[in-house]
Amino acid sequence: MATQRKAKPESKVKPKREVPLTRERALAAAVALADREGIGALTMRKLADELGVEAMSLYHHVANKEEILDGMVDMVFAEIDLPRTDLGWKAAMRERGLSVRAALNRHPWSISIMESRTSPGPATLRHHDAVIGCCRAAGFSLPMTAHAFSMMDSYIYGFVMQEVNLPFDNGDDLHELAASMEPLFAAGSYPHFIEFVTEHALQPGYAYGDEFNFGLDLILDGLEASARRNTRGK
Amino acid sequence: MATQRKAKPESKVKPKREVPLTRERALAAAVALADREGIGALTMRKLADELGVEAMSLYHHVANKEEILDGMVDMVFAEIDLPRTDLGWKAAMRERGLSVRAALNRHPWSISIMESRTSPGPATLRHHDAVIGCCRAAGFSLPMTAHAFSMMDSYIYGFVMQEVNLPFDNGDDLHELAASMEPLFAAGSYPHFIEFVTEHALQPGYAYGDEFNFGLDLILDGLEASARRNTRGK
DNA sequence: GGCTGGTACCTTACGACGTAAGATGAATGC
DNA sequence: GCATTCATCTTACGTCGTAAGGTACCAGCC
Repeated sequence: MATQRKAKPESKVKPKREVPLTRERALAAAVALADREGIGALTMRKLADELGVEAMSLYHHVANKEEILDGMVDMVFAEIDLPRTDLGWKAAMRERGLSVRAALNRHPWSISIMESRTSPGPATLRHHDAVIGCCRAAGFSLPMTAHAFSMMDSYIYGFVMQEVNLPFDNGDDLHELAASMEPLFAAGSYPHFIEFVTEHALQPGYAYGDEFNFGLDLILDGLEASARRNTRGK
Repeated sequence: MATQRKAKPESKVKPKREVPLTRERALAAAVALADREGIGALTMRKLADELGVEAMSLYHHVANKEEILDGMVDMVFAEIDLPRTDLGWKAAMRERGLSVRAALNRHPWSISIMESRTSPGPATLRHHDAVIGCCRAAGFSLPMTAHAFSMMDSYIYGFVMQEVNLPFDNGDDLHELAASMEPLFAAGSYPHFIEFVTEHALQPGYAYGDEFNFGLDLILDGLEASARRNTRGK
C-alpha cells in the first residue's frame, strides 16, 4: 500500500482524460488566454493549467512556444473574411480591410506578435492568395498588385498598431490622460500638439478609430486612379 | 592587512570609476546593444556588463527596464529630422517620411517596442508637435490634420513593420526562401500567391523597400486633393 | 584629524520563465 | 502475460527582472 498510485477510484481524479490534449485545443486555449489576460500572461505553465495539464505536456503537440505564437496568428487570419468575388475589387478590398481591422482589434495581442513571425500558416497564405487573386482579377499588373498589396496592409497594420496602443479605451480614461498632460500645458512647449489634443482629439465625439475609413478610402481611390493610368496610358 | 580593500594601487582595477554611470550612458549603451545583437539580447545583466557595472547598479539611474525601453524609443525619435519649414508641407512631409523610415530601419528593434510604449519622451513630443505644426501652417483644419497625421504614420509604421520583418536581407537569403517554398509549389495551392512571388517578388531587381515611395506619394497626393477640396469647397 | 550623512555601486536572493532529460502510467499488439 | 508505444508528469537548469540590504567613498562639519 506504500506506493499505490491510483488504485482507489477517488471520484474522478483522472478518468483517463476528459478530452484529449491536441494542438488545436492548445492553440484555441492560447488565443482565449491572450484575449482575456494579454499576451504577457501567456506562459507555458498558465496555458497548461487552463488545459488541466502540466507545462511539459504541451511539448508533445508543439515544438516550442514560437510554434504556438505562429499558430495563434494563423487563427486570427482564419477569422478574416476573404475578399468577395462578386464585387468589384475596390468594394471587396474595402470590406476586407474592415474585416482585417476588426479581427486584429478582437485580438489586440495579434499585431504585436505578427511582426516577429516569419513562417505563415495556411490561413495566412490562403488570405494573401485571395487578396492577390482579387487584384489580378481586376486586371492589375504584377507590379501594380505589389503596390496595392503593400500599401493596403502597411496602412491597416500601422493603423491597428497605433489604435490598440492608445492609452484610453473609453471616456473615463480620457480625463485621466488629460490630467496627466498638465505638466505639458504649464511648460508652454509643444504648442501645436497641445492645441491639437485639447481642441480636437479630446473633444467629445472624437474617436481615433473613426480615422480608419478616411485613410482606407483615400488609398483605394488613389490605387484606382493609379491602376487606370497604368492600363489606359499605354 | 586583513580587510584592506583597495589600499594597494594595483594599476587600475577600480580607480574610482573611469567614467560615471548615467542614465544617458545607459540608454546609449542599450541602443548600441540592441542594434548589435537584437532587442532580445538586451537584458539588464548584459547591459550592465557593457557598462562595466553590475545589473542592479542600473536601478540607481532608471526605475525599471520599461523606462529604458521608453528612453530608447525617444532616442530614435531624436534621430528623425524635423519637417523643414522652408518647403511646402508636401515636400516637408515627404522628407520627414523618408527620415522616419531611415531611423526605424537603422534600429530595427524600435518598431517592435514602439507599440507597447505609452509615455512619449521629449523628442517624440517635439517631433509630433513639429508635424502637426507643419500641417497647420499649410492651412489644414484640425480634422484634416488628424487625417493626415494618422494616415502618414499608420502607413510608415506599418510599412517598416513589414520591411524589418522580411525573412531575407540580401540575394542569398532569397534563394533559401525560394527553396523553402517548394512544398507550396508542389501542392498547387495558393496559385496567385505563387505566381506573385516567383514571377515578381523574387525576380532580380525587385526589392520590397522600393514600394515605400509609391505609397508615400500616393498618400501625399491624396491628402493634397482632400485638403484642397475642404478649403475650396466652402 | 575623526565623525556623519548621502550617493553610487555591489551582493545575495526570489519567484517566474522556456525547456532538456528522463520517469511513469495506460493503451495496444502479440 | 508481456513488450512496446505514446501521452503525460517530475525534476532540474540556466536566465530573466528586480527586491532588500550591504559596502566603499566623498563632502562637509567639528
